[in-house]
Amino acid sequence: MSVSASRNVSNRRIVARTTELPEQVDLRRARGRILVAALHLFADQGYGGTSVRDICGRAGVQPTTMYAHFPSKEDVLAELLRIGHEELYRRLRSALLDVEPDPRVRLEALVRAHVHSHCEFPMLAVVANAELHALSEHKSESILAVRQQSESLLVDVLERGVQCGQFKVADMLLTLRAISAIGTRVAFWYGPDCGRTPEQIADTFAAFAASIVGLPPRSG
Amino acid sequence: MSVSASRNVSNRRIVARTTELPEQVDLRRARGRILVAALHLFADQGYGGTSVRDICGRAGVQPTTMYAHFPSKEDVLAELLRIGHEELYRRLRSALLDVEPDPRVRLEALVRAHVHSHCEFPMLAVVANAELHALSEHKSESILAVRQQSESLLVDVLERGVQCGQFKVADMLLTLRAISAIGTRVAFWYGPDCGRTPEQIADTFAAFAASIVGLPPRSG
DNA sequence: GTCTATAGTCTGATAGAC
DNA sequence: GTCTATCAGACTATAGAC
Repeated sequence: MSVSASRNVSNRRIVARTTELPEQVDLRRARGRILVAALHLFADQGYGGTSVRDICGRAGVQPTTMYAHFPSKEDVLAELLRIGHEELYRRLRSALLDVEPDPRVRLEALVRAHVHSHCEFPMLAVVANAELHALSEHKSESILAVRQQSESLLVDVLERGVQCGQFKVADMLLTLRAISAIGTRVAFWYGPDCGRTPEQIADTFAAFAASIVGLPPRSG
Repeated sequence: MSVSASRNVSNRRIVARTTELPEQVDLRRARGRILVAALHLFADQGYGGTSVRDICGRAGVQPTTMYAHFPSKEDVLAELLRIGHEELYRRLRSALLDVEPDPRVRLEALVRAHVHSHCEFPMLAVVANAELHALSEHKSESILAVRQQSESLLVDVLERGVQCGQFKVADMLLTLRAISAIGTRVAFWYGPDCGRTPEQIADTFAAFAASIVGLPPRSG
């Protein structure tokens, strides 16, 4: 597939249409339908651009039903952000448990898990990244803590690689920001029609991360 | 400066407070004050989270005055998006004109210009990247065309580097997405207190881009 | 160009029946 | 848990004076 054919020429900020939620959410029940509807609309239109009636209309319930499950519209967002951040952290940590303690292998595992998570749950990732600001400071505290934990996983791997003399990292913060950015943006442009499988993207971006920390390309 | 000390632990989606606009905007006139006020608020709260009263209150004018200068709130956003996208394109193209036609030099020049533009006008970049979806499809057409032009500058440099045998690019789209992502995200985390100058960030990220396309580190 | 005042609609959230 | 009906306030945008 050519480059231009798969470039996003719409003004939508997310390409994918996948609305699935990672946790066991019963779509036959009102709570689950509300969460999925809100996820879709927040990803598409933003929190401020989505009304309670929009959410309830899409979920097929009345506003009263939403308020029976969530104290406010803001709490619906908070729940989505919690699910999104915790799912990513769970996957990143799990990826590290699955592999040997070699820094290169661990770096690649983190990047691959990041990519796979964002390809599988793009809307959740977009909302997590683009709508956190809509939450009050108090309600965002616990979510920010999870984000910090996820970031620390990458920092730890980078620092270990430097200690071993395996990585060349001149600036830890900038290296962290660059590698995170590559993975984060996947959620915004990935779609089933982009011509690449999540596996291919994960492979490629893991190699990019390795090259950023000064590793030579893998043979083969 | 340590990594943790400069990591953003607030839920704000932009760290910087710089609201300057690149074009000659007269802040003594209502139109300019409205644009700057809207830029600040859209960056902070999003388009949907900002009311006309918010904008006018911050600009020190009445809503009627805003409607004398712009047909609607949406047109204020459209003007900011136009300014932001055109300024970035202007800088990217200008960066290419300033350097010799060597692919490595041109790739580094593009990344450096991207970084500098986002450090200088972070709010404009955040709004351009995060609020385009709030625009109607019709009004976003011309803006998307400018974005496509900017992207094409990078694609052309990458393709030239591959033709010369200087770059190793296995997947053009993924390389484009990765290098763009690194620069784009700068607008969200850069602040004067991050402990790095725009020059340092530009140097580092230009080197990352070079390593992504398979170039060896510059000597020295 | 800027103001006061307001139209008409939509907003988040709630009362109370079942 | 879900409904109908509705509150009080905020919303975008406009009318008309100066």
